[in-house]
Amino acid sequence: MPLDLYNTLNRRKERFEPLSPDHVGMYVCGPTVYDTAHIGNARPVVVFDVLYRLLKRLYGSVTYVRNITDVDDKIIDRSRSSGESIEALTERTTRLYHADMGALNALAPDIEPRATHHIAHMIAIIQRLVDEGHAYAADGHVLFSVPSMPDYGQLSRRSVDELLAGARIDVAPYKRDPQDFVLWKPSTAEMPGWDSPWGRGRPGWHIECSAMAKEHLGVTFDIHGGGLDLIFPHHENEIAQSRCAHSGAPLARYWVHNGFVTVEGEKMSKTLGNFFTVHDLLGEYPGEAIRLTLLSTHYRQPLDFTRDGLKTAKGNLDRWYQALRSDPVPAETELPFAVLAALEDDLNTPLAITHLHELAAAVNKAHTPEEKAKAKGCLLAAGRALGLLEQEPEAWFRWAVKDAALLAEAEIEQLIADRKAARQAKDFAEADRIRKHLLDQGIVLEDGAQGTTWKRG
RNA sequence: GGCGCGGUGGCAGAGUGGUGAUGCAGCGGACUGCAAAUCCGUGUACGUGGGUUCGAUUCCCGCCCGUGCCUCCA
Repeated sequence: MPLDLYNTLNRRKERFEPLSPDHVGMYVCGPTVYDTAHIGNARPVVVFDVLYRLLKRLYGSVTYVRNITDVDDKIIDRSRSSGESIEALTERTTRLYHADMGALNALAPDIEPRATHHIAHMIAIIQRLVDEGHAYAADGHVLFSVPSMPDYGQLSRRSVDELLAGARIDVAPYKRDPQDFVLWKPSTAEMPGWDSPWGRGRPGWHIECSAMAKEHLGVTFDIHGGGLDLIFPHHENEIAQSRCAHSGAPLARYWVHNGFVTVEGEKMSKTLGNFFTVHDLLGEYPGEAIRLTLLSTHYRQPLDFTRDGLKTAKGNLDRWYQALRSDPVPAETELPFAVLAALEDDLNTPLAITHLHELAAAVNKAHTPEEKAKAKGCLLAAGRALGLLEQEPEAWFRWAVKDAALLAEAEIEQLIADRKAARQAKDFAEADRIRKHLLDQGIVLEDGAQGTTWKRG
């Protein structure tokens, strides 16, 4: 079962071959915990969750590492402006992040290292870089010397000259070269800081990932993922640090990047007021609908996140759960080949989703109970491969918008019974009145061969 | 200025050198007391100008339009 992945390093789809035939190591850049996760933060989480599930299926053993950046100037700034302590802020934000991503059915990574727990490892790498002549101390900072690495810029395909031509760099006076970037910077007394050979300070952004990846996955590992925007400078600098500290050994063999998210055609921004947080969206739509929306576009394509898209995704899930509803109870079967093939082709989730539609149609068209059960099992397996259809169908149809005034289920059942009696007495006006009454409260009735079922619209 | 990505039917969104996915929306039909759900049928597409080819939406070149990154934004 070959897996092909688009490797940013070579800008083409490549056959994936792990370093070890029965184990895969994957590192994905995680959140800086200073604010609530927005829909753009959720895309890589969901995309790499699908990849994680697929890798586990194909190789059995996977070590998935996703870090928590809990030391950063944005955190310091936020703490200062809000008055909340850094520790409380990062703890609270991390908890919320876990809850939000869990609601999107994202599995927890195997290891979730925190930057503040790896300061010693960062210092060790920096020391090594200084010793090897790839970094230098200046004015309380330690900087990586970009000119010391002849093939710097391979991932982002930028030459040193091009970078200089960009010329939007605000050159700090202590830099030997404008491209040099910070590995360590000094902290004032009230800032978080750690003792180091260069004085009390804190790490630069890029070094965190180098240290945590090395610690948990080794010098060279299989897959490194993240958002497209991280290619430069973050991943480029990560590669520079790690390779120069490890005698030139490659960092990751496959670099996988997801595309950006826009909202209703606009780039997300707080001034435009189109900043959707996952937490808020979860009050309006089930997590699986948000997840499906994120998977409905290929991961490398730009994704325009819209309310219409959410509505469509919710409708698709209604259709699939409807197919799974009622007897016979589905039992997950083997993953249908077409779905597996779609996922193995560079994670073609939109194509996999079309197969889910076909599988749902097969359930509805099945003639015998045996056929139906088998078809349901296939649909379920296909959904689960995408991290969808993980709920009981009845629970899905009872989901309600947050804070809605809900009609009690017992009351709904009573009204359905009343309507049944009216229908049996051929009092259709009364039956329709009850149905309308329920519809006005968001309850949709469906009269089937096995009786009347209801769902929240 | 540099590096990069994309333009597919009313909408969303795959894919392919030659039988025009899939879903939503629309239309017609079956089923239903009427609906809903489901099933059956149905129309509309590949930014633009060249080139390669027996044949291009698919490969190559130009152009137009949109868009991302260029030191800490996923």
